[in-house]
Amino acid sequence: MTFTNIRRQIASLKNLPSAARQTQIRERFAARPGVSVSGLALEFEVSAMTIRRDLAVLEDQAHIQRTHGGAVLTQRMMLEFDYRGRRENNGAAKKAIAREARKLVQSGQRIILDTGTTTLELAVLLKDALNLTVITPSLAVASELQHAPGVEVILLGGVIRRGSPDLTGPATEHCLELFAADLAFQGADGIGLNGAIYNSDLRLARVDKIMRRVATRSCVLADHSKIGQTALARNGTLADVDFFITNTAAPAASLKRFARLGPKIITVQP
Amino acid sequence: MTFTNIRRQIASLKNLPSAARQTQIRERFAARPGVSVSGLALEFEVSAMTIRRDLAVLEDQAHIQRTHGGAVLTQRMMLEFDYRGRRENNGAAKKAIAREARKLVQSGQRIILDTGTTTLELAVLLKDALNLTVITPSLAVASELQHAPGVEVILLGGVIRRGSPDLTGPATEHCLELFAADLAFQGADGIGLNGAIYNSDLRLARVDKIMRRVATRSCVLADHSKIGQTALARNGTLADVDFFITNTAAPAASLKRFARLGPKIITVQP
DNA sequence: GTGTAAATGTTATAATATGTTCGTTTAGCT
DNA sequence: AGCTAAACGAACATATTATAACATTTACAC
Repeated sequence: MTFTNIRRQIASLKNLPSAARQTQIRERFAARPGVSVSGLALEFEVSAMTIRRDLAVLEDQAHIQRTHGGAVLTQRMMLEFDYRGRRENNGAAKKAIAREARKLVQSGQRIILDTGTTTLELAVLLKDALNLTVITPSLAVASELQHAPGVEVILLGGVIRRGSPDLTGPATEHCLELFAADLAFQGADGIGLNGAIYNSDLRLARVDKIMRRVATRSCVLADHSKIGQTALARNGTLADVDFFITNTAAPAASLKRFARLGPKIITVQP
Repeated sequence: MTFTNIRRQIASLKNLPSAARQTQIRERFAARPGVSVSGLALEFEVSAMTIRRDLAVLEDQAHIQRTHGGAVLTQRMMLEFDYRGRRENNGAAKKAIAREARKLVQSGQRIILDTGTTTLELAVLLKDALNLTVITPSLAVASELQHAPGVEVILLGGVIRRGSPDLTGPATEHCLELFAADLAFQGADGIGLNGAIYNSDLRLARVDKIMRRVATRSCVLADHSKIGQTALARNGTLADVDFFITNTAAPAASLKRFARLGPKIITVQP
């Protein structure tokens, strides 16, 4: 393919994968209150049927409402909380760890979900839970679960960290003290070789400590890359938690040492 | 290999090492909302399978999501709420009222912003405030002010009402008790002719009552259409507030009666 | 060179997306 | 209301893409 052809593709929005096309359709609503099937078909150079199917998908996600000849925005408010584009590593391991953590959750429980990418993956898996109460300082978790019919979301109060979709500070700590939960899930920015648990933010560390106190049992989720790392603030040790879930790439020697501290160690294949 | 050969290779995007190709792919997202496997395979002159493997790697470490035919960016996270029904009436009046309310706010203050469309307009005007602390149960207000450099946002905790972008419940009430503020701004769903203030939600009414208690002074914002309306829950009367801001379309007789209750009445031209 | 590991290509099969046709429904018009 | 042209959606046919398993090439150390 020549360079000119590539440029033309970029400009003409041709040959986009379907999900990208659907995103583009959504963005059309920013400028106009409604879109037309025929117009979009011309613009993306696909058949009208394809556009209809795209609109059906978007309607299913409750973003838009179909009309004859096109679609309009549903009356809804979209709140954007941007988050710093931290690069996520070991996405597959985190997903696997979250799947294992999901098994610890039972209907009717009240659970605490900490801030973090791994706990966010767990939130995704909890969407179909029944009669669950989720207490969280993370706007991302709240966002993920807000439409889950079987889940009541309680957002902890607190200061919104700039550039980060979560709440911290003394208010969060006080607010957390109001609750009692069956199970707390926490991430970590580092797990020392002696079992110390580290956060990169002092305020998060304080919150994590309280989480464990108000929850009957607690569970730390961390992929193998965290083991041996330290960070700014130590919020406790693995001796304080009931479960530690990591992936099998974690060094066996460390896991043995951790097990002696008390928590049940669970490893998953990434 | 000669330097010239290397240059030619780079220019044609052929024979790139995998990491370099993946970086190139990431840069494609700057220009396009999504990439296609087939397009990239042609462009880099590698097989589609290689591109798929590249995308799998990128999915693990960057913020992209694989789709059929390619991948899309997954950068933004948004909280979406069903926009609870009623289209906004008297938008101009609400904006004017908010402009007047803005004048009551001074640098360095801690203020409480209630849930509601009028208070949300006020939040928009507070974006350029300096050294301000805003305490609110409204996710919409928090979203609006999260990037304001001179404003610290404290979100009250609580249950996320399904389809409503705000927090209520006992947790919100407890959380609110932790604070003291200089000034509270509240909306209202109705103002009785005798000065009673009404909310359409019982839990919101309880929260509003506490807001006035923890704030030194309070201010009710309501356009003229609310006067003479009643709603489910009475949260107090205008005798409890310090300012009442409405638009000039409000009946003069009612305003006179309200003034006798104590609050300073401010009217604005819509 | 030779061995080894990583990267890439190939193939077969399953899954998904798209286009087309056609009978039915809808919106807009007189 | 009744008419008409457009739009819809179901069903099928076709084309594209994904995945896994295996074969091949490349890169690099020795």
